[in-house]
Amino acid sequence: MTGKPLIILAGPTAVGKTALSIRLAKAAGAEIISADSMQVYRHMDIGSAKITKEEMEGVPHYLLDILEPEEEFNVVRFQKMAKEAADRIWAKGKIPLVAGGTGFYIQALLYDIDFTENDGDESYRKKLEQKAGSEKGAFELYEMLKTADPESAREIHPHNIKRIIRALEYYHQTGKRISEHNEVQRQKESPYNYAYFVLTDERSRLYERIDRRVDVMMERGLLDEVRYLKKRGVRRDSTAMQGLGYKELYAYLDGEYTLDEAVRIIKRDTRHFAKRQITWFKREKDVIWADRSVIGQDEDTLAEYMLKCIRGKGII
RNA sequence: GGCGCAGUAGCCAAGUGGUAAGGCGUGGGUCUGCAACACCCUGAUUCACCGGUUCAAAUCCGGUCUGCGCCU
Repeated sequence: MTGKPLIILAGPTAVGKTALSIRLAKAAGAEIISADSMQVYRHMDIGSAKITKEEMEGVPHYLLDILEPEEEFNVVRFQKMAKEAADRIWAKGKIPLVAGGTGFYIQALLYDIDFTENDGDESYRKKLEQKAGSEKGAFELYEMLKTADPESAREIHPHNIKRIIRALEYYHQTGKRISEHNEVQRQKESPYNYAYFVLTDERSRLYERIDRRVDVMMERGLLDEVRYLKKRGVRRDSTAMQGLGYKELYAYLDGEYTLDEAVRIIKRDTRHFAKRQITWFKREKDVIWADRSVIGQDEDTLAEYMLKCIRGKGII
């Protein structure tokens, strides 16, 4: 493998990526780029399990606390910002360590997926979204896709309105089919010399950690954090309020759940989320699995194992 | 000991004569500009057990067992 060096530390929520990332960064002379769709936001510390200043132990972090909760965030922004951060890190003679659980973002960066064919005009999407809300809307959108891009129609489930809209939007803006575009992007090789680690653990242990962590978040005042965001006027349909813990507590504040019910749902949905993350990483090629129940729960052992892999690949 | 009620998948549960809804949990999966999103798939040859009635029973009848409540 050629290209600039890059280390990735991914894994499901609550496996312990944060603590390990610091050890690894110190040992490998790396600086950390967060690949997390929620930790980019300021004022969302407890619910996103954001690392604290002290926990950083002096290791520089990028893409943390850089947006206000009202701002939009998506893969494209992530990709651009992450690339800039990586350039700065390489310029310092250090190695970027991408740490986080958002598989899609990591993929976008690692394979340098091309998203540029968008003119930024959202009016067409808005129109489609409105149509989706109507009686037969979803069905009609799917029919539109069938004629515009039959290949995508075959790949996307008729119920998956978000994906249908994106495919339609892509066709509308570029005149090309997103299925073809995706096919091309899929062939891409990563331009980097990388080591892609996925930290996991036994399922039952992971689920216990999740349940416990939600309780801790509540004790630390997650509810106040959400209350603040609500008072500040952050909209419920904003990107930031899609975050686990945030959307449920927001619903509680709107009187839709009891507090116990909200907490129960946060735990449940976080477990589901962890499972989905694992599914994602399983598809990703060239990942190095680091299962805590096999290699060891101890962070030094894990860091050592990873370091060995990194050296083996000639990254450092 | 007597009377009453209940017994359906890991859990909750619908179904009271016509060939086992649904929810939760679990597991698996899709994903290329909202991704902590959105979406899909996933269990009972069987309804506590035994026998009977009937063309046909989870559903009706009898008995047994278990749980709960009340009575003595």
